Amino acid sequence: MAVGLREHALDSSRFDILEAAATCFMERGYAAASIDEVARSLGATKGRIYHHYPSKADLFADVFRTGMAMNYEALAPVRDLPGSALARWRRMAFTHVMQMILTKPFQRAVWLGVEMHLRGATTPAQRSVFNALIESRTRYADIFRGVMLEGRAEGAFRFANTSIAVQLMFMTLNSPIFWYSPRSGETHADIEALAAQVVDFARGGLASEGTTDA
Amino acid sequence: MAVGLREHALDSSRFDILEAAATCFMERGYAAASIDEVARSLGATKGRIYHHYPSKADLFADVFRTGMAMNYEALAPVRDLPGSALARWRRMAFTHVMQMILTKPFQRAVWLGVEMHLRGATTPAQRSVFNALIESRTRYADIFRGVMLEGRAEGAFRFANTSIAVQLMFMTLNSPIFWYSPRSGETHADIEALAAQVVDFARGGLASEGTTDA
DNA sequence: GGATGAACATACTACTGGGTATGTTGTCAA
DNA sequence: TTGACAACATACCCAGTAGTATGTTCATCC
Repeated sequence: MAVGLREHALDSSRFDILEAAATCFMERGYAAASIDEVARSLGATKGRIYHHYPSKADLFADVFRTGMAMNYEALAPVRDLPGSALARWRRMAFTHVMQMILTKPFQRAVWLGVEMHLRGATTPAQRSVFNALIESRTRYADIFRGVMLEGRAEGAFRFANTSIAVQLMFMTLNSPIFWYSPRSGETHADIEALAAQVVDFARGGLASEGTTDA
Repeated sequence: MAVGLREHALDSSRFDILEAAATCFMERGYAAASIDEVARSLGATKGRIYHHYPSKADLFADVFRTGMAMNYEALAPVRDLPGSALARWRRMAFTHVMQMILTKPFQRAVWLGVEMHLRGATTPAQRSVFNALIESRTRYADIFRGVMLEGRAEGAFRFANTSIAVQLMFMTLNSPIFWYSPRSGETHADIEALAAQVVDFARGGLASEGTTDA
């Protein structure tokens, strides 16, 4: 999509594989998605994929990496704009949600990767590669964490436990990767309205005071 | 746990299988979890499982069904108590979150089942069984939907699109099945405090007005 | 224009895992 | 006591799949 992605998706053939793989991983999950199926969806055979990737795990890792690269690229233009912490958070959150919707297959792969890492479903050899990807994702989350803390200092947010708040916020912002599916005749404005409602929910969640009323 | 579950988990041997299966499905996902592994974690072999269940899909369906049965049972005592819609919603949501935490393996299986259904990863034969389970889960969600609409009429909630609001709320309330893990020395009060923060986040999300400020 | 290598396809191996067929053990009723 | 059946264990079959080894084609460069 942008030039920066060429760093990992050197040629278009590799990127076609990445897109097909992301879709298959999304539709079947990591274990059930087969290399043959990815190849079939490309009108090709395994040979093509194993020519570019040494293993299924490496292919998946590249999908993960590409997904995170897309997120960083999308966030870059908005993360250091001026304004209140709340205004900055809102722009970042909106950008993130739009990213979840527009690159859903890749983001589902990122989700799968985090899940796999949490349950330790990786071989020791792949562990180091995975750790770097997870760390990339953690740093991305920390960007939001910083703005959230500023927002709390400003009085815009009122969450108690920061780690839980980060979890809940990303759970909300990421949720379209599970329930969003494009409608026929849907305009870009429709998608933006949808993303806005998601952002509003997350904002209300972060701003909610504790249980003080009945 | 309660007598009502005996309807589906007739004897303790079956329930042991269910618990082991739920844990394996949680740790590996549906496809990667093997019947042999479930049996191994019980100190048994496949024979025991295939004596009670005709197929892997049927075993999974029973885990799903048991998880939903647990949810209905937990919700029953609190769903028709008096009070404002907000107060009733809060009790229901809190109960739900506690349920997610305390029966996590089963709830992860329910999540997996919904995901599999959404991407159509079921054979036509299993489809009818699955449809009944999904419908059970939809009716459960509709209980919450009703209280949410009452709460909006009362002015406690301000969400725009109801379906999206239900999605976002359940995403928040269910999220502990992904990030919660018991700490050593954790008390029941600790868990309740954690659940309370989740409920507060969801409440704030449902109460958040739209983007009217900068 | 021939060699070389990238970019695949084809054919094959090894292994895992769902499912089945059959054997074994304990229990309980007649 | 014995037959019958539940509750498993054991042994086996077979389809699917990750990975490999090798063949084929086409462009490019000397």
